[in-house]
Amino acid sequence: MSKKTTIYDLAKRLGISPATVSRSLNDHPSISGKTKKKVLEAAKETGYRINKFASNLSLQKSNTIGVIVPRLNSDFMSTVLSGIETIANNAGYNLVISQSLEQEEKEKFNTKTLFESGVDALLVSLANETMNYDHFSIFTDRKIPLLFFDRVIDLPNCPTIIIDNEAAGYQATEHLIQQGCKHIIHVSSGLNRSVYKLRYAGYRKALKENENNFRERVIQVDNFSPPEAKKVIDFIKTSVHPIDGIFVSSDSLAVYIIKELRSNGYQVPNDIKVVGFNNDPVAQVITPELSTIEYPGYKMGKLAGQSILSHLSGSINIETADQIILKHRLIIRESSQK
Amino acid sequence: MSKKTTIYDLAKRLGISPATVSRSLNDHPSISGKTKKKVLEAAKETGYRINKFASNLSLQKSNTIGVIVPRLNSDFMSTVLSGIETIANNAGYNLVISQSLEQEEKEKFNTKTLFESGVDALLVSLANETMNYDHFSIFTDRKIPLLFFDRVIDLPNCPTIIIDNEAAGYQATEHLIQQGCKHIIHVSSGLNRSVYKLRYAGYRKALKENENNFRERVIQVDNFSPPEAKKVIDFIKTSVHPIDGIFVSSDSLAVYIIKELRSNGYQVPNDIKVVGFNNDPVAQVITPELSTIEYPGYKMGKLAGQSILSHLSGSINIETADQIILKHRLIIRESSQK
DNA sequence: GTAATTTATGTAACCGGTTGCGTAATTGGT
DNA sequence: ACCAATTACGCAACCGGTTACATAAATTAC
Repeated sequence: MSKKTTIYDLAKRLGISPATVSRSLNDHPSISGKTKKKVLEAAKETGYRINKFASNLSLQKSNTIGVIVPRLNSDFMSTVLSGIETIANNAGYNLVISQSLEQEEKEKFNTKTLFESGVDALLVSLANETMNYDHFSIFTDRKIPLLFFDRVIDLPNCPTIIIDNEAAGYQATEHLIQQGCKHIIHVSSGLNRSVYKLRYAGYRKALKENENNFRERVIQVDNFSPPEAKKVIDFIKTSVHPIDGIFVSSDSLAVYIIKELRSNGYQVPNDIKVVGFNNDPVAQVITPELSTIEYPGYKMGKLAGQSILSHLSGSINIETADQIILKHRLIIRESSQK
Repeated sequence: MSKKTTIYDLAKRLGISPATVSRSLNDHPSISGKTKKKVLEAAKETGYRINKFASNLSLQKSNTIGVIVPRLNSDFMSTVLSGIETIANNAGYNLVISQSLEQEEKEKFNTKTLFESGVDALLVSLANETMNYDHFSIFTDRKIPLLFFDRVIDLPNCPTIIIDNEAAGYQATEHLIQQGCKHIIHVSSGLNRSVYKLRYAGYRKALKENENNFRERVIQVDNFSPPEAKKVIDFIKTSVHPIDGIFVSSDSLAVYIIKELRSNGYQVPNDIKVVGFNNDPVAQVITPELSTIEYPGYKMGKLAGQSILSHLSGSINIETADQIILKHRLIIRESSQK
């Protein structure tokens, strides 16, 4: 009971070889039915448990998938993770999850750690800070499946799962324009990450196309925490042109901006219209309810999991890098309607 | 570059034994400085990486901690996980995270999987469904550290980390009473989990002590998702006594109840006062802002991590089961003030 | 009834580190 | 220069499965 039994114990007990025990436990075709039964019974009786350490060493695989995310405690990320976990768990894979906390150094460290711990594949959503991608070469060099989701970078043979951020940014801005906004600002963070850069590009495109002399203006925040809302309000208060529209790259920040606007005497949506991003739960809790871009986190997670699993099972040619673009959707609520 | 080098390769290359290489890499005291240097250099040159599979097998430890949570995508849980991850990662441990989705079967399966995958310790927050705890005996039998947090159960030698839910429930209810509420209901889920049972007990205690003939009434919901709010509203609308106070075991549900109340013509807090639980971000986003119990998730995660690490390092006597009770705090906001 | 197959099991090497024990090499003391 | 005490390193077993290959047993074929 307290002592662990090995296949050698079982072999001795049954007077057969460890190889036969191993094959029986793995339901190998060349073992007779009765022997298998005997082994299974003995295994049950003795409380035998496979030693994955030994199995992993022998098979050179861990049935484990590594994940690196910027942070665990964001509604979007935890939803994606939930999707990944569901798929992975169902397929018998464990998930080793670590967070980079937006730091390049931590991301590097985690990449190395996960590599050494022998994950069979790695899923990554990049840190804002990360500018160099060499740390992923230990995976790509050895053809270990590597996939990026949401915060992606284009590396050879690495699938990516994203939404069309540029189109989303365009639609959000276009919507504000159609609602009559003349001076729309964009609030974003870390423009070196493509997600944000593309939303910004979409914003600019929409402004350009609508031959107004709107001046584009990005307020870059350090992160999407509540205090950053103040920076936006400060800008608005001191702006020469009266700001009447805000496209924020994050719902969580958007709601704080709305609160801050209201406490500064601005009416939303009358004075200023706001569109967020993500469709976080808070979007439907704030008054007025927040217009936003629906971002299919759970689906993204499931697809990321499925994609990497099919790579692992070899049913997809690893050399064929693919890109999956999920549908997003502009959800119009009160915060942006005239 | 593409071929992995082993300590045997290094040994051959340097004309020394694998044992010396191993000891050098582990900075063993009985190896001379020059040899160590030689080995380290050769390791760098050849791009040597330790094979954790082999190391784990030999050492019978994985530097991995398993975690089972009801679900990943809840603000509270992901915050706890973030705390655990920070501590674990810092100490060189990986985190294998899985979710039970509130199902006893999945919890059992995950427990078994994590055991077999050789985690050095297990952290668990129980599923609502779970009624039987035998599946944890594989851990307790073999003295593998097992710790419960938040949704706990008292098992021999298993530390727990919680808050004083009864006191919190008491305070929340008492506060409502002091604000003049005469008919307070409690909204909760799965009363077989101690967290919820204790909050309920606190609620009852507060009612009893205030010698009114308040009748206690629990509305039990299946989960804390938005649709469940309707059940609560239905009860309130058909109640003989006019309900004027609600203590909800979850902020996320509380905000939907408030929204639903408002759209049914009730004024919060004038007609009905509401207190939630958790201090989720939504609590400050809803209008009126939600009074709630602050629940220190990040700290809970960090403590869970630290506690289990000290068990692993042996600095705490494993036989001494401890219980850590974190401080909670009633945060009074608009939703409950007269 | 014997050879040709097919089926069932055993042998032994391998996966790549780790470590107790023994020995050779170096240092130190006098 | 000689013996003792350190110090540095090698040998070999071990961790527990997995699997190619060999071999023995059971079937089938003629």
